[in-house]
Amino acid sequence: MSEISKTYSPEEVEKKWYKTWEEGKYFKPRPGKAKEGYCIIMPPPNVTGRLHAGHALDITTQDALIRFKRMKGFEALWLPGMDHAGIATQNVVERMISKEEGKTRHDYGREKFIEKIWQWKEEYGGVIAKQQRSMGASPDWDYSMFTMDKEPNQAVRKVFVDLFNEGLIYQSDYIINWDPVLGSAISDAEVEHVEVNGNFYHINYKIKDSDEILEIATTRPETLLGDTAVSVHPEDERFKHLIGKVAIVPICNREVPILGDDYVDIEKGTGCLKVTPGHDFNDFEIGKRHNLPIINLLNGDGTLNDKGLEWKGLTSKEARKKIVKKLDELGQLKEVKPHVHQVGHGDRSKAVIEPLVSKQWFLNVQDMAAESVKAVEDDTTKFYPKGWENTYFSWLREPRNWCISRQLWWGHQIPVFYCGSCDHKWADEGEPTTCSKCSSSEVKQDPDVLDTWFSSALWPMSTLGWPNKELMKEKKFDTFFPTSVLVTGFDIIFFWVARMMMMGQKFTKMVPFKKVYIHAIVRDKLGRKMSKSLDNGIDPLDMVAEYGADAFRFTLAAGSGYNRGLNLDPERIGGYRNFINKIWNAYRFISPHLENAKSELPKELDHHERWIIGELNAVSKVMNESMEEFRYDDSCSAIYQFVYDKFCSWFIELSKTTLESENEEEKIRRATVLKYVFRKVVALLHPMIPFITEELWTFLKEEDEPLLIIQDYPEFDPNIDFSKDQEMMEKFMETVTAVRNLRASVNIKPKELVNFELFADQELIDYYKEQFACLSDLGKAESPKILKRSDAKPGKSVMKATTHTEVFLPLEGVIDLEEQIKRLEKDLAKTEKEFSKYDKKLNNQKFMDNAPEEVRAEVSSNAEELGKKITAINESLKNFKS
RNA sequence: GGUCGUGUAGCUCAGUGGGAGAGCACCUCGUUGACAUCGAGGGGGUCACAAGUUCAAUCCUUGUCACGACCACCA
Repeated sequence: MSEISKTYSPEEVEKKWYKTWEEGKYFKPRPGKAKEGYCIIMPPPNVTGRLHAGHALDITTQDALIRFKRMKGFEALWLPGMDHAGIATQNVVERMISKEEGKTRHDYGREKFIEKIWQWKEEYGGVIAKQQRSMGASPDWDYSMFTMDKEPNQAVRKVFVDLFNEGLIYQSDYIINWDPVLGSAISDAEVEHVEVNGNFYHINYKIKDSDEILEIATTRPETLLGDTAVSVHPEDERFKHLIGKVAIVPICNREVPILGDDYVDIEKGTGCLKVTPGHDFNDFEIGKRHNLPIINLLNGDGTLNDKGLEWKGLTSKEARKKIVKKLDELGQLKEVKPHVHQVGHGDRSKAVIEPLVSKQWFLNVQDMAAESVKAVEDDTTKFYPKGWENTYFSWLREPRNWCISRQLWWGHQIPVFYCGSCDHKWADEGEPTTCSKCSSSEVKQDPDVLDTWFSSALWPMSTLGWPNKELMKEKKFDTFFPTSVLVTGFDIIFFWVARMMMMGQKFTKMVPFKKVYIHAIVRDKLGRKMSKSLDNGIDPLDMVAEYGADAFRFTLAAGSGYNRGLNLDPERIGGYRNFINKIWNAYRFISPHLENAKSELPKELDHHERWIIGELNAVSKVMNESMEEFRYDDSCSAIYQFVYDKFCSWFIELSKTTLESENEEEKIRRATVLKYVFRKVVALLHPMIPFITEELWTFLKEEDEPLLIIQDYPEFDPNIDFSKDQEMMEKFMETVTAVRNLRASVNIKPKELVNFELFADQELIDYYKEQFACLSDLGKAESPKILKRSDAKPGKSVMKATTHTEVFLPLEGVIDLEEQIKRLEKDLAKTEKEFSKYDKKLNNQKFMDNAPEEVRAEVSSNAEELGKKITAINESLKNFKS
């Protein structure tokens, strides 16, 4: 088997297997022994997107799950897709035509522009789907869908029309978040509040027929042109006598009422509030309560309109300066105080959001939200980690109606139609050309498109064919819905998770997913967010090229559990690359012996074989349980330890003698066990590191066995009980370690043979004698002596005690006595400290009275064992010193 | 302002009402025998601080400090 290279080279292996899997349709769901569907809907990345570290984590966690379930015999479907990302995509194409042709979208016109976007999508979009393959993602690509495809569009129309007819979708003049850069309304969820250093402008408002003055503090003085009232708290002793009088708005000299309203906070600002219902959410509410007129000051691009007087055409930021100056000139600017406050910005455009009143489409989510809260409260849908429920609840318990219309071109156009001749307005799933009431052909569709998240909210349903009955059958809706788990980041719990829940429940009467696993956000090794400005981004494709996809995946999985952040350090990937290579080389060691191996595990096993089988069984249990709970960190550390420490460092080392012995029967049996365990190991590891395990499987599988990707996942066997072997093996390893420790302490070369002496109780003496060959081998000894504790200790020697065995290493040369005494004394002090902890407890009557029996038993047995160790060290020290 | 979370080894982070852990980094020794992407060893922590509950607290409770994320109507 000399053709196996000394180091594992991922590149060709990854290409080869991905091709084999994909072409062999191995990612297709196939009914298995679990007789149950298992489905994960992939959060669709933006069509403009490129693979980043967050996606890599997305892929790793979902792919590990789907591979795990596939091997467990579930009919497993991982459903991929792509999001049309309304604003982002429109921006990309607008920039392109501006750069290449010097044109705007208006030069194209709506229809042509949309065609242009589709062209762009075909040509450049969806690079990410190719990149996902390099991570080893195993979704069923045949299920792939784009949010602007015909099927999702049909779902969008159906849902819209139903909600419209039910009166839940309505059009209203309401105060909304206006993004002046996009020239569109956006939803509350899309507004980010950013801390900004601004000013408090204190402005004096005159009062009609009075010498009194009301001092008002505001951060947005330019909005005073839209003031239609001034308000104070009705109980405010300072001002309540003014309620009912008339204030005069500076500059425009509008006469407005002075109101009393509970909303006003006496402590805040000057305790006196200017009311601008057209441009402030709260003022809008106050305005409604008091029937105030609404004045709109702004154009769609954020500049002032006619109501802006001489400042018409300026942006609000520019106008602010000039108006403040004007106020100063008028002597009505009392003072300007620096003020730090939170200002809403568009999460896409980063522009300052201008609240304004506009006619938009809204979805009334009140009842739906209540249902979705209930589903999580009663665990129909469970969050992992559970804490994220709070985030979900906080959004849904006080929901605000969702502004769903956007003044963009790229997206699902709102299926509402207007008749030009009879004013009829209706929602329609089709493309009506005549009015449904008067049959006039003057029909126009609403120009707005829907919020991207509207179609995303239907994603688990629409990708599985809903609402088309035939398609649903074809796509096995009933098998896969409700889907098993949604894997995503916490940043889109409101945007996406909550809305899918609402829509899913509303239209299917079912939750769209049974579990929600919220994974960490990937950050750099210092815990900072990856960003272009910091240039600390980690490109997954680079990592795959440098370390291999498996190493990268294992690193991400090992860092994933219930944590919020995953700090990714490329050095760690290097560490796990070594682990991958270790597995490769473990196989290289085993491979020459495989031809002797039988395919069935023999009934009679020796001690070490029972031990490794017992350990394998234990790790299988951990793997199965932790994967079920999304504790990838536990899975990874368990299998890493098993492979590295137990299997490689001990079992393979112990096997070397056996495999080279003359005893054919033993050799065959050991080869069989090695093969058996290794087969299980690659299966256990496959969900995390699919490529190398599939490659190694070709050498380990029987001829008629299929690929590893659809092999059975190793299960825990409760009937296996090799605990006695495991217990003895622990002691064996401790003793060998003690020998190595002693050798190191006197600088004996690893190859040099020594003769150590072990002193123990009868049971261990028998055991050591049985393990004589292995002890000699791993301790590099000619013929170690195994003696009773009471037997005479060697004279010139170094020693180390464990709780069960005293290890002596007799030496002929010069011993640095001082150093050995120091070493023993240190060990003694440590052991005594530990002992005293237990001893104190045993002498504490209260402990003896109150602690449970098993705790007392453990403490006293620990004390006893440590006592033995202390006695042994003391004796030795006495000898050394004399 | 509200909510949630975090504080454990140099770094990144697990963990448990009863013996402080891992990986990486570091130090020493070694290595043409599966693996230099390796081996054998080693050093290193007042488990943020304080009080309380308990026979027993790193773990539970309360408070303090520090940090972070998210939410919240820009007076």
